[in-house]
Amino acid sequence: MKASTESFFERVYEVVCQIPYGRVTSYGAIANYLGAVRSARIVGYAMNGSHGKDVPAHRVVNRKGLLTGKHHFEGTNLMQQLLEGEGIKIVDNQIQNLETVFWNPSDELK
DNA sequence: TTTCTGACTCGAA
DNA sequence: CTTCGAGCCAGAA
Repeated sequence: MKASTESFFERVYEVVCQIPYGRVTSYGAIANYLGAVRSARIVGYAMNGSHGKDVPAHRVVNRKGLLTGKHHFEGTNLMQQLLEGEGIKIVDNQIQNLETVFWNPSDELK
């Protein structure tokens, strides 16, 4: 396993791929897990390159549970439908019961 | 090479 | 209460 050899993106992809079904996480949570709480933007930017990969970017939202990146998905509510398909309630592009479906990598993966 | 932007977050006024 | 600014890293022009 290469660690420092891989880019910041690869680490983000791994964490996102480890998100369990019916759960979501935030960019900051991933960044925090990677040790860069201030690099939350990079996580979001990394998702921009997640297209064509097995990275469930639809499970990643901002810390408010708002689907900020839904505009990057096909259609206008694809991201919402994907999350709803996992049992996650979304209203006005915002995840409901965020505390319930929130998945913290730093707490689960450690 | 430099400069800018970005699917973010936090702190301060 | 709301609004604004700064910081982080990486890729593209």
